[in-house]
Amino acid sequence: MPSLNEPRWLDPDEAAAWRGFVVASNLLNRRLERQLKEDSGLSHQQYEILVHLSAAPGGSLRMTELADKLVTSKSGLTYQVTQLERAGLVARRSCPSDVRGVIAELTDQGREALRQAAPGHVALVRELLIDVLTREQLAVLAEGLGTVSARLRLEDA
Amino acid sequence: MPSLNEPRWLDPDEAAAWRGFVVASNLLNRRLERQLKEDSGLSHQQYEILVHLSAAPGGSLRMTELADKLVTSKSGLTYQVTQLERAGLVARRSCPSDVRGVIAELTDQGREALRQAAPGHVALVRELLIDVLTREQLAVLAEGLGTVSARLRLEDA
DNA sequence: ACACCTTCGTTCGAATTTGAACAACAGGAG
DNA sequence: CTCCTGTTGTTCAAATTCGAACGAAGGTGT
Repeated sequence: MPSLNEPRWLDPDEAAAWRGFVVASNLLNRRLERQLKEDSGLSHQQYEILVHLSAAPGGSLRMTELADKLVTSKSGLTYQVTQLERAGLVARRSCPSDVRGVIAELTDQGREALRQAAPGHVALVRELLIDVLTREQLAVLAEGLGTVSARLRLEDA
Repeated sequence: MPSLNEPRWLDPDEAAAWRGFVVASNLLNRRLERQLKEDSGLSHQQYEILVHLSAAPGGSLRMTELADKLVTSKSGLTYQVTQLERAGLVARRSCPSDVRGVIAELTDQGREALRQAAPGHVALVRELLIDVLTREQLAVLAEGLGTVSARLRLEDA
């Protein structure tokens, strides 16, 4: 019988799920990174910044909100926004309601860059993940990982 | 009706699955990284190196095999193995059957480090992912992401 | 108005990652 | 044996990431 001090190791099914998650995540990131960089000169992170800004009202978000959505550190975001600003895809504005605040805003050029990069990216996500799975698998993935994410978000706060 | 030139965008369900995957992956990595570093002084990558070596016959693997299992670049592995070697957890040997080959081998100290780090890591993986999902969700995850990984592996070769 | 604690975004140094270039070797076709 | 092509692991410069420390400002209770 299992010792009370001994941790509960992962059984084969659990290990397969965990390993599958880690491996798929790494492989996907590598592949998408390569495609985006070659095809649009953008990193995945930069692409996601453009996506979130584009989806936000006014094409703009405060730095902290953006960092939350991206699941990245504040300093990491500062760096990437600076890069995008140099490239002319994003502009920094000051926040009216908070002197400390900085608002990142998508420029017209940024919108254009996103419009140009999106099709290839989405097509690859489809080819590598979405179209490989059945409708049921996708639903389970969405719900399960949604729960996982929600729990993790709570722990931060 | 949808244009033939227009890419097939992700519908809400598909987008939810994709976003859930990206967010959960990032949050999990962040959390595990923090726990491992604080608790054992190891990065997730270093921990995984120890795990794969430990699981291999003789506690040793060639650099390239290891890089494949880890889904990382060759140069990245060289760096990390050097770090682990300095820490005394891994040793480099030359490969008998191939003069170019380098074999990374787990030291006794490395085994001990893994034995000490594993329980906390596994417990957190359980708490954040495994125990949050049902048995069915885990099964779907394992099979679906297994397929995705397999496909991605093939593309590399 | 005052102190107190939190939040905001940036800066800094250290650690890590990557792809390209490289030298050395393996393996097979001729 | 001799080319020729592919592999192996490392080095290198460049890019990116993170956490801690920071100055500046918000917000609250008294």
